[in-house]
Amino acid sequence: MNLTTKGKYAVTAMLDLAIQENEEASLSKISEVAYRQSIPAPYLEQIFNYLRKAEILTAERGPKGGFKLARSSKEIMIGEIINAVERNMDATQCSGEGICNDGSKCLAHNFWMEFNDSVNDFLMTKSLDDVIANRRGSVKLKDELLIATG
Amino acid sequence: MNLTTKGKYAVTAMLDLAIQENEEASLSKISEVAYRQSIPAPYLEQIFNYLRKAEILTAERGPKGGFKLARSSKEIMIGEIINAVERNMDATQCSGEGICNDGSKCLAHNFWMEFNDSVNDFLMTKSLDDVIANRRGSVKLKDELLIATG
DNA sequence: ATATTGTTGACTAATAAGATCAGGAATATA
DNA sequence: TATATTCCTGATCTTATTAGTCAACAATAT
Repeated sequence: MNLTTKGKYAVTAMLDLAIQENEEASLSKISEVAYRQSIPAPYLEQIFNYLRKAEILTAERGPKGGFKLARSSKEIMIGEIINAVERNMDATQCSGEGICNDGSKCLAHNFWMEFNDSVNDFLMTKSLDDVIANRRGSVKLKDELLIATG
Repeated sequence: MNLTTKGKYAVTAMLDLAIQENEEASLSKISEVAYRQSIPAPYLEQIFNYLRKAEILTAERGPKGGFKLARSSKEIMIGEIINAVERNMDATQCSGEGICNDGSKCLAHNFWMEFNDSVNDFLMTKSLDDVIANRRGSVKLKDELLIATG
C-alpha cells in the first residue's frame, strides 16, 4: 500500500481549487496553486495531468487559462484523487488475486482485503466539500474557544 | 504512509506462530515459518529481530530453539506488529506537527489526522486470534456452501 | 566437542519517489 | 500576424527506500 507525497499534494491542490471556486475565481493557474500550497510547480504540473486524465479536473490553455474541478466539490471524493495519482493503494501482496503464498492465499489475505475495504470506505465517502466544511468547523471551534477564554 | 512487504511478512509470520501454538508446537524455527509462508528465511530473520525487540516475540537459541509469541494471540494486535517493523504509518506530511504548508497546517492536515485514526482503530482492534477465527469462519462458510450446493 | 539455532550488523541490487527540464501545442490579445 | 502565456508531454536525473543477502558470532542441547 502506497500513500506518498504525490497523493497528498494532489489532495491539497484539489482542496485549493475547491476553495478558489467557492471564492470567485473559476480558473486557477498551476503556478498560483503551487505557490499557495508550497508544492513544486513542475511536480504539480505532472500531478494535474494525472487528475485531468482521470476526468476530475479540466484545463484551458493560453493566457487566462488554468484548471478547474470537473465536477462540484461535493461530487469529488478524496479516494478518487488518490486513485488517480497513486500507483497502488491495495494492501494485499497479490492484487487481490489470492496467490500470495505460493499460488494460494496467505494467512493474512482476507484480513488485508477487509483492511482495503475499511480504507476505501473512509476515502470514498469524504468529498472535497466535506473536508473543507470540516476545516471550517475546526476554525470556528477555535474562534469560539478564544472568545470563551477571553 | 507505508505498508510494505516487510509488514505483511511480519503479520503472516505471526499468524503462523499463533496457529502452531494452537496446534501443539511451542517453539517454531525461522526456517520452518519461512518455508510454510514462502518468506525468504534471511529476511524473516531480520523481521523477527524487530518483533523480538518490540517484545511481541521471544526466542530461544541452540538446538530445539526457536520463536514463540510473547503473549496470547488474543493479546497481540495487528497494529503492534506493523508498528514494530514499518518505518512510518503516519499519513500526514509533518508527523502530525502541523507544519506541512510552510510552517502551518496544509489544507488536508486535519483530514489526514482523521485518516490516521481510522487506520489505527482498524489495526489496533484486531488481534492475531481475531484474524485466525475470521479465517476459520470463511473456511467454514465455504464448506457449508459446498454441502448446500452439493 | 559439535551441530544447531538465534543475533548482529554490514552490504548490495533493484525499484520507486520526488522531482526537474526542454520543447511543443493551444489561445488570448495587441 | 506576432507574441506572451498557459497547459502538455516525455525524458531524465538524483536520492532514498525496499527487499534481500551474507558472514561471523553467541548460546545451548546432546
